[in-house]
Amino acid sequence: MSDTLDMSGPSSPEQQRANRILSEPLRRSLKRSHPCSLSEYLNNTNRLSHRHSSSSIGVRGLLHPTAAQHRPTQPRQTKPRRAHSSNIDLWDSPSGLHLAHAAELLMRAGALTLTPTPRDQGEEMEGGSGAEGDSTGCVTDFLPLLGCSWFPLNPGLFALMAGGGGFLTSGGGSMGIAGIGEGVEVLRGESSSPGGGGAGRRKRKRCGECVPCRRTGNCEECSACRNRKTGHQICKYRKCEQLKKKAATGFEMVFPSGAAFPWLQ
DNA sequence: CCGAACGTTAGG
DNA sequence: CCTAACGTTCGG
Repeated sequence: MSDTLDMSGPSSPEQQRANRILSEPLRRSLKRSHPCSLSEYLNNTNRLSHRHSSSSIGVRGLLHPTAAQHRPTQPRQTKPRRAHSSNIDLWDSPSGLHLAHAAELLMRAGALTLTPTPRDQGEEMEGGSGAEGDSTGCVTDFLPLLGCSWFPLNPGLFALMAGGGGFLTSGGGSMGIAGIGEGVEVLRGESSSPGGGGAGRRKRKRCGECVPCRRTGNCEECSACRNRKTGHQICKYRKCEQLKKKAATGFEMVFPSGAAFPWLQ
């Protein structure tokens, strides 16, 4: 009577399933961490700087993409099925697009001067390829690039870009910017416009760490499971907590001090 | 506002 | 090519 007490047991079949599912191993695909796109960015940037040895058109050309790059504000359909990978593609990446926009804004404001120095082209980013790793490394890796004379991005802009791509804030985003100014408004408007947000439409990935992500096997009973054929959705109990939140397209976080750019003060 | 359906992307 | 699943749209 008392020794085999089942501790009130799972109060519902759902909990039973949950317990069973939780004991299952993590899926292989989730164990593989999402590659840090910034490392790719750095590598690509090096390659770009070689290819576009004629300096200024490198960035300028990218800032004014071809018609194919400019996704029309049409609702749907006309979009090419798959964006083929190319060098220019990195500017269409979640972070890259913002980078391009940010750079253009700076150019318009006269803050960005495209004056590459021989040092920029000759100096390989050895440190970048060697020190890449976790997201923290990405930040430090990126600093040499920021420091180069033709791309005077400040940390604020960097965080601004990262917010759009989300690769810096994926862990819960403890840092962000609010009230940057007109520039941000422009960026926000373009990147989050429904249907037309190229970078914003890129799929996010499951964090692989939250409880739902760690589950394997579908419940086969929730609406998502039942409508798998038409719904194309993952089981409700496996839906990543991060993905449940709305994609971070804006920059809503504020520093505790309330300052938009603490580092500028 | 919520859920279903659909389009699309991404990995195998 | 196939499957899984995210993002967006639409209807209730």
